[in-house]
Amino acid sequence: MDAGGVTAVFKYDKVKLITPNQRLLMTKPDNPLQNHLLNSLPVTEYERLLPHLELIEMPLGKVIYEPGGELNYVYFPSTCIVSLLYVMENGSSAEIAVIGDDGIVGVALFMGGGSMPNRAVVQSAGHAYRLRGHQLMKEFNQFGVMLHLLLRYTQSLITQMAQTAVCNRHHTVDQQLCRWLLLSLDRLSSNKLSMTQELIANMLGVRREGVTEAAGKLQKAGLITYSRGLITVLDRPGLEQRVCECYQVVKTESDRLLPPPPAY
Amino acid sequence: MDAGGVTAVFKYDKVKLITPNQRLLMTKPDNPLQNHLLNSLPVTEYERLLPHLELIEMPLGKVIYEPGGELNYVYFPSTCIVSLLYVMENGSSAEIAVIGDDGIVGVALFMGGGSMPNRAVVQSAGHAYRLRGHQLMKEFNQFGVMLHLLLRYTQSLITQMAQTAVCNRHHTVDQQLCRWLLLSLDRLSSNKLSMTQELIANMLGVRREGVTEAAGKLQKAGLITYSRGLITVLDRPGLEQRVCECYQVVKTESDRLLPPPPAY
DNA sequence: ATATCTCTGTGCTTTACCGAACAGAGTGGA
DNA sequence: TCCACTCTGTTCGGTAAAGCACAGAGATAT
Repeated sequence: MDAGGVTAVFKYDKVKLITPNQRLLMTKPDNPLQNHLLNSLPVTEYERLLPHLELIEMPLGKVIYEPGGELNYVYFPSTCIVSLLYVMENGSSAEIAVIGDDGIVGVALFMGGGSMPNRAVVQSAGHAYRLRGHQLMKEFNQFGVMLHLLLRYTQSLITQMAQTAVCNRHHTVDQQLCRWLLLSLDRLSSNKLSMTQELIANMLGVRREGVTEAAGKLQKAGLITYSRGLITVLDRPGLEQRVCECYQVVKTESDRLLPPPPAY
Repeated sequence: MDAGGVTAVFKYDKVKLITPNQRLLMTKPDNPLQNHLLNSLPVTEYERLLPHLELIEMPLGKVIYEPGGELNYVYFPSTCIVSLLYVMENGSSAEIAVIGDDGIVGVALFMGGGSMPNRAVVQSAGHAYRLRGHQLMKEFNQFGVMLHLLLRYTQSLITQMAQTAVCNRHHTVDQQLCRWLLLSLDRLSSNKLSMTQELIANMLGVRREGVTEAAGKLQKAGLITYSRGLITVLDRPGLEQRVCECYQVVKTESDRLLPPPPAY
């Protein structure tokens, strides 16, 4: 299952001599090694991990893992977004958290459970760095920077889940759509999202028509344009004005827990 | 703030010679050292921690920590239940997770964040073991059993939060009340819950009247009796039949992650 | 160029829940 | 014993969202 989407393998000798400094100066397409967790590692740890990282393609809809499934690999998204979602017995679903270049897919591995009762699926196509589970654990068990980074990231993930629960309880579809757009936008570096309303509805756990209606309002207000699976955000501040407090809580907390890597 | 509720201090020399084996044979009122995490520790770790544990009273409504507040202490509930809940700007609230004798209050400490953007409040009065934060960290940083136990517990907490999000999205108040009752019951060893409908409403993030109605149905069905803040569960299987899948997901996962301590 | 499919937009009815207002029942204090 | 208070039960609109049905617009294939 995991071998499916591999298209390009990141060659070690190609980047071996690139220092973190140089990396930061590069643009994304030329050097896609853009994952905040990886970039936050000190050089020693970073270079220890590098030979084991594979850059792989993450096509839209690809299932990274299923409930209870084994975690042979973990993924560090760079240009893709991965959703954790729970699919109910009756088929309806709800998003629990979204993971982008700020995080890692597969926290259950180092948390000790090995699996989680939900599904991880690519919500926005792009690339990610794949690492064998046991390689991550080797690094984790050094009880060094990696451990602390991963735990802090997990805490920010916890905050996101908690806030999702709150938001699902108290806020309107309109507000939730804004939150969802902003969270997704933060994890891409673009103002465009390739996403049908149907898919968004699955994420938010609402009807597709509900998304149509909410998106229609945003469109009328001139905040976004929507066209057959492509959302363009025109007025981000406008979205931030309409969103519920949940977005800011999640954002503030993840900024606090995971400050940008030092520009050494 | 933390010093407020202290009524009894667990004296080290009183229990020094009690083996885990003996502990297990004792009944709760005589020996309230009943927290699964603590009991799952090997004797060495257990005895290392023991002198630093204080048994303190946890009165209903006591706030253990506020959003962003410092974690000077962590708490291992024994006979009390603690709710994590988020209080919104407009004053309404929603429960994120519930912690009983299966867990620890204050995971943010060892996860590295130091605080969380939500409140922890005693939902059902009882007792808990209090431990200074730095003592826990000392043990955590041994990178031994304690670390792995705490991380596994945190993962089960994550599952609970995720499922709360799902449940808030898709299930009726009736179902959520059943889930809430069962989760609470599992964390007490009694069929009685001391809890007003008003409080339950705050936890579930619904109106008090909604709880009245849902509880009324359960009462008519003969599953519970309700009287001025005291719920008695008469037919637990009946509740399990009405509850949504969320309860089983959380229960199964926490049983998987935290098997009962070996009966040595 | 035509047929087909996907995606988006709209219009119903029904339902669950909210908000507010109020009544009675049990409890505890003066 | 009476009063005040807390807790529970009930009622009556109002509203957000679900469920269902369908129409049109844009893409894709043959």
